[in-house]
Parts: sequence; structure tokens; C-alpha cells
Amino acid sequence: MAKFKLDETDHQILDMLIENTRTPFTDIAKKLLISAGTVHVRVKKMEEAGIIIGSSLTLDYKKLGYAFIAYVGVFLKNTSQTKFVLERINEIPFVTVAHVTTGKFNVFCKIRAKNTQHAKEIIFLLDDIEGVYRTETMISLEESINDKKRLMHSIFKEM
Amino acid sequence: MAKFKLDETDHQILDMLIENTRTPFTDIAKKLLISAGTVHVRVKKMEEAGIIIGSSLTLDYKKLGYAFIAYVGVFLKNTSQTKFVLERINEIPFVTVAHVTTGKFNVFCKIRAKNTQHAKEIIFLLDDIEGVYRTETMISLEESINDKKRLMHSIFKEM
DNA sequence: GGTGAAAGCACCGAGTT
DNA sequence: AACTCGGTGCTTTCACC
Repeated sequence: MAKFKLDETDHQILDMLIENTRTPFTDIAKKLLISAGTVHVRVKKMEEAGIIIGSSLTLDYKKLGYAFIAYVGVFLKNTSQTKFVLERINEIPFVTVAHVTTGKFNVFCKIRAKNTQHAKEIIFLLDDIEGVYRTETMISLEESINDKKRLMHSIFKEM
Repeated sequence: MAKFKLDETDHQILDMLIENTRTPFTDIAKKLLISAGTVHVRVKKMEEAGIIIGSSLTLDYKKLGYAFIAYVGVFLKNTSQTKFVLERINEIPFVTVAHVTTGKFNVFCKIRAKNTQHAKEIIFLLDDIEGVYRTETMISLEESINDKKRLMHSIFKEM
């Protein structure tokens, strides 16, 4: 998991692909004044190095009827059950991400649901997992996602 | 923000593109026994409808030297300052997402940092925002991201 | 709303500098 | 490591169903 060396050209390629995965390599090449072949080789190298893990679509879950987001803190009866509980949590499709954490909670997860009723059902599923002592829910009233590009620029500045 | 009607074919197209945005339309067409032109038209329609917002690369931040994830709960002096504070928070590049929440915290955010030292600096930036009373940090020891496909399947089942 | 063919490009590997 | 170039194959449009 070592820090990987990327140069300015790699940064700019990632920059364009982060905004739109399907940006033609020829467009990137034109902008960076290099050949499309070079873009191709560099992307391939970053894929082989595991820097680029994959690509995914960003969907509007609100439009799909899933506007409800909440974070659920999970308290365990016994921390030795962490692994087991984490596995059970990951079987629930509406849990988008789960963390083992220090601090207040043992496990901490994000859920995406249709509405409060649906969220309640999901939280009940969490509560029902063996080893879960209790849960604490925080409902998101508003989500603001920071620009991925901005984070990358900050990372690049330090490389 | 109405619920949008997608048919089985759309589901399967999204299914393949979620796994890999660059899946050739010809491959999708072959698998679904339709023409590549049809795949193209359907994807375009989903883009125009705003279901597909965009596409992005998944990067390995660990390999880039950013292995540290934490969630920070923010308490405000006064909830009327929420909007202002949220704007300031979003100016910090290492904050990847911020939420206005009900429950324990007023605002809740996720940060990505190089290490504990770096995380401390970011949390100090949060503490320094005018209107922030105090913060509470939960450090992620392990992140497990649920399969995006699994959520989509659950959503599709109900459409 | 779908098709199939055709034109236009992009991808990607080979060979070169 | 990057370039050019050419074969292969993908995308996108369009007339037609």
C-alpha cells in the first residue's frame, strides 16, 4: 500500500477522467499536447498499479425514489463480535457503507432508503443482528458532496 | 424529483455500466440480445432524464497515501449558522461529504487524510470555523463498501 | 421503440526513435 | 518513455420497420 509516484501528466489525465470516464483519449491527448497512445499507456499503467480500481456511474437516487439518507451508529454487546456483525450488516443492500470505528460507536454505517418507514425497517434489521446491543440514528436533512476533483488537486500538490 | 420508470432492459444496462462505465455498448447489446444502437439510445435517455448524473473513476486512495478516514460530528453554537458553516466546511478539500443532520450532531462529515497528524490539522480547520462550538471525531479502523449493484437490484425489484 | 448498416472515430499494439 | 501508424472494433446516426 505504498505511496505511488504520479507525474503532472498523470494528474491531468485522472483529472479529466474523474469528471467523465468516457472522455475520449484523443481529447485528453489534444489538451495535454501528447499522443493518444501515450494517454492509453499511462491509463493502463495506473490500472495495473491499482491506482485506478474501476469506474462507476453516478445515479440520482432521489429520482429513483430513494431520497432518504441516514447514518446509524451501532453499539455491540461485545467487541469480539465485530467481524460477525459487520458481515451481517453488509448483507443488507440498503447499507451503502459500514465502518469499524473508534469513539462513541463500535460500528458505523450509512443507509439509503425510500422514506422514514423504509428506514425504520432497515434499522430494525440492524437491531435484530445477533450481538447488536443498540443503535443510534442520525437522519440526513441535506447532503453536500464535495468535488472529487478538489480532493485530487490537494493530493497532487503534495506528490 | 419524481420516481422514474425504467424497464428491465434499462436495469440490465445500468447493471453492466455500474460495474464498469467503459463496458462497450456492443457487449451490452450482445448480452441483452438487442442492437448497440438501442443501448445507445437508452443510455442517452437516462442521461437526459437525469437518472445517470455522470461517471467517475474509483481510485485507491490508500495507494495515493491517503489511508485515513474519519467521521466528524459538528456541534454549532446556533443552528441558524448551519448554512454558513456548511459552506465553510465544503471549502476544505479533505472533507469528502457533509450532511446536515437531526440527532446528536448539527452537521456531520467524512474526512479523508494522510494520517492522524494530517487529520488533526483538518479537524482544527473545522473547529476554527466561526459558529462551530465543538466537534467529535470517530476514526474508521476499517471501511467496507457494499456492492452498488446489490442496492440497485433491490431498487429495481420494487419498480 | 426497435433494427441494421455504414461512416466516423477511438482504441491499442507494434515497431521506431 | 513517447511517437506514429494501421488494423480492429466501438459509437453514433439514419432510413426503415
